[in-house]
Amino acid sequence: MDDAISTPEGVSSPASLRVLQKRRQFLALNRGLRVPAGAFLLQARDRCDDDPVIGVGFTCSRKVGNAVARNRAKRRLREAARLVLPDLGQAGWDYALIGRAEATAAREFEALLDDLRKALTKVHGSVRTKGRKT
RNA sequence: GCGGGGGGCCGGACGGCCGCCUGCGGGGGGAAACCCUUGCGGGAGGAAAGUCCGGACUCCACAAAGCGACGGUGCCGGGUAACGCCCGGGCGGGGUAACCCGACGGACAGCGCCACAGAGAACAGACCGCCUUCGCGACAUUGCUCUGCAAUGGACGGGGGUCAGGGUGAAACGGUGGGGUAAGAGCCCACCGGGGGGGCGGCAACGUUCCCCGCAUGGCAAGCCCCACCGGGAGCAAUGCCAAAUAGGGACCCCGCGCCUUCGGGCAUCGGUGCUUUGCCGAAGGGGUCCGGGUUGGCAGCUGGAGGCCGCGAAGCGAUUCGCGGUCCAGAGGAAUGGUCGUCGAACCGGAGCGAUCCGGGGAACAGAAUCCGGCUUACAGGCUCCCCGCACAU
RNA sequence: GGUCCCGUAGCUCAACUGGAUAGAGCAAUCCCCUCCUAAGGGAUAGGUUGCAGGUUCGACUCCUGCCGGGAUCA
Repeated sequence: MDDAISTPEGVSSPASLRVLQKRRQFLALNRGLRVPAGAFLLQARDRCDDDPVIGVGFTCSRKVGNAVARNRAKRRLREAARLVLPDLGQAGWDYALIGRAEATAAREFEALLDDLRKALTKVHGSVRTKGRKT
């Protein structure tokens, strides 16, 4: 409870995650940033509201494969987001991880985590300094 | 031992840590909504798939009879909630056999089609050939009474008989053998095949037997069609409720509503199911109330059901049914089963060995519930188990 | 998730009631014309008719099962 009050400012302190479920949330993300992250694609966008939670969604289209391949790709992305986003994600932002055909399921899990970390620093390294300082 | 056929079952296992979805409960905060925390339980498949059939369920439509249209099924009997599924039987085909396969009603109800080739293709036909006859009688042979005559054969042309043979074709109007004939032909006979009728067995499909008929009447119905049987339409994104938002349409109520009226009703017009008949309902102008197109969110439907699974008993050849006991086993809604580590591990690869096997590597097929059931079909690494058939060897 | 529709040369379309060589335009290749290119003319090649079975003498066409693509419904 003490954490919940003290976190909204910090970038690296743990924040709560929430899964995106509505179509309009994904449509909004399509207008945000889009960064390739090795085995997948990362979309990120500042929600511009007062809620400090981090939103995260997962997309795997039919290009990824059949239902088994799509589910497997989403599970690995979900696990990666669970491990990385509370530390490196920024409060008040939404993220979407988009699976790719062969790579998302085949990549080593540690490499998958690195992909996500690099992509996040790429997003916030450029945008945050510009947006927040002025 | 080798090869083959049929049925049933499994389809990676165990554990640690960190997570996800969901049911029930405890504790704390809060007026409540809700939030935080914590305990116990459950959490993908044999196909969850394709959406090809059949239902449950929901909404819409619905007066009855007759006729018609459309779609489906198609040997017979049984099972089932139902089926195009399953079981048993029949018939046909394949296999030495176990066993497997089959859209398997009707082509004397009718219409249509059968290209090319071929003489002829649907109550067919005469090309070659065979036989016969006629004409001119070339020509050949033989005989004689020898410039010739006669007999036989016969090129060529015409008429007739014939469908056995050749050839064409997917298919040529029963097949084989014999008799018969001018040559032939069910022309006649035997057997096979076919048709009709009777008897017997069977619920039936059908089988069997006797008698009669020499027996002209293809193939296609997954062409139209006929016969028998079945079927109202749509689908959980159905449907119901709540909230936000509001047009040109819709619903309900009141008055009025063609003519006559004894106020019960009668007679008209128009519209309403594919058509007809009978019947029923609605409509004509004005006012009021409510809903509403498109977009978006929440709740219900939502998992307890012709239930599944396990065990026992009974009926039946079997599908299946009946009885008893136990048990409950996913319920999401951008959609839950994952990540990682350890032990064991099939296929496969390399090496050693005559071999059983051993050592090292390797790391698990097809595939993910979306309202729920019964089937079918399709995909599938590998494994377990039961029964049966053939061959070889031994006893 | 449900429902419906469509697959023919590289592309856009034909092919009768099932009847034999699956045809046309554009594109492609080669040649002619031109100083060169375009246009024009001539010739050529290109097809398991989405795949696999079945019915039929014969299938692009009829039937069944798969595969791929598209549309639509709250």
